[in-house]
Amino acid sequence: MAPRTTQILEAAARLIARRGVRGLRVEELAAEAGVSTGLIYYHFKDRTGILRQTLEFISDRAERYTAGHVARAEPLDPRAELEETLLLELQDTPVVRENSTAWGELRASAVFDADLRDDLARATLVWVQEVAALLGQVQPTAPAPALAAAGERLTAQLEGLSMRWLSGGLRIDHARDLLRGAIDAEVAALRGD
Amino acid sequence: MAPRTTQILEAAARLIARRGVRGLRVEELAAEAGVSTGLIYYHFKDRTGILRQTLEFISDRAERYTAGHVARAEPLDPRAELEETLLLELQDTPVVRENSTAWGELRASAVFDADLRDDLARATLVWVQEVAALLGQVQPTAPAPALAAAGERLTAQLEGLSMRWLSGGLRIDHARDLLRGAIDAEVAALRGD
DNA sequence: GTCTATAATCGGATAGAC
DNA sequence: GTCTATCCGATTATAGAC
Repeated sequence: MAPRTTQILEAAARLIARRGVRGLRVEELAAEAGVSTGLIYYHFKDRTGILRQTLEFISDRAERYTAGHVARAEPLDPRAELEETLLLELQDTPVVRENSTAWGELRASAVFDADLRDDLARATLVWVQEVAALLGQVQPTAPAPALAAAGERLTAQLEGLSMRWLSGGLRIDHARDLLRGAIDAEVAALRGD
Repeated sequence: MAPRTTQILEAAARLIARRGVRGLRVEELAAEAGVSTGLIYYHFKDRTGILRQTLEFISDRAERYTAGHVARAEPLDPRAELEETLLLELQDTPVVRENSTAWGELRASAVFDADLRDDLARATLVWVQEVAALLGQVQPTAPAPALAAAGERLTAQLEGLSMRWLSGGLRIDHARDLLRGAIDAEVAALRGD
């Protein structure tokens, strides 16, 4: 991909995280990317095209981000590794907030845009499987389908809590506590199986 | 509430579910409701006011159909009651789909629109407390804070699963199975406390 | 490829008649 | 209470120079 295109998409992702899909202004995007509006329209067909490519870009980047974390492979015990992986997404730092916000926008946009769904589903699957694998290290005797289901639940739980946090309904510390509680409950249920 | 207001709010809920909050145009709302744009502004302060009242309308309506199921002929045991209340929101029927879609949109919009947050938080709290109360009937010995936390988790879990369903990442039957599993895990954890 | 300047459109909001 | 007509600022999108 052309460097200019990437530069604009990165700026668009930042802006979507800050203002939302609805709040993205082409002129503001140009300023954020350090180019002119004319150039935006040279590289993209129209505003919808920008949006579509940016949302694809966000879901691609999410895959890389998750993969990078796995490759880091620190010698934590499985349970701590699981907890850290999930709690990583519930931190009030600029980068996490931006990623989570953009991800939420992507998820919400996909409800009305079928073209986005495949990418989103793929990125979600990678994430679910990573969590399921970590759960498998915590409870090696648990059957695979139970691990898969717990992975789906915990990631969906995290998305739900994240949205409440971002929409101002939950303070971050409380959201983290709640997520820890959910992990406890799921791990206990896998042990009970 | 004035019949005209209700008529407009019903149209707004339909439109939000169909096009998203982002796609709601006052002119289109007028057409959908069968009135003029001028009348919309007679009944509502501005576009945000429409959104805010639609949010209230949607959560009231959700309560109403929840309450409707409570008033069934044969009273269910608390556990079944809890499960049915939550699963009610995960059904592929027009009215539930419309409500869930609109709710998801408003949640996502609140991330960028502070004006929506208070109402959203209030509506969420009512819901969380209702679920906590049902949990309290299932596990009367559980301490109140544990019930509150479980209520917050289960409702956030449901929102997360609902978004995945609506964005095409999860089939409805599977989403329902996952939610049942989450209820099992939470109830078991409360028993263990 | 990139910019500046500007045309064209969109959409929220209001005025005023009935 | 309700409508028609319209205003006007905000944004998208294009033209044309470099």
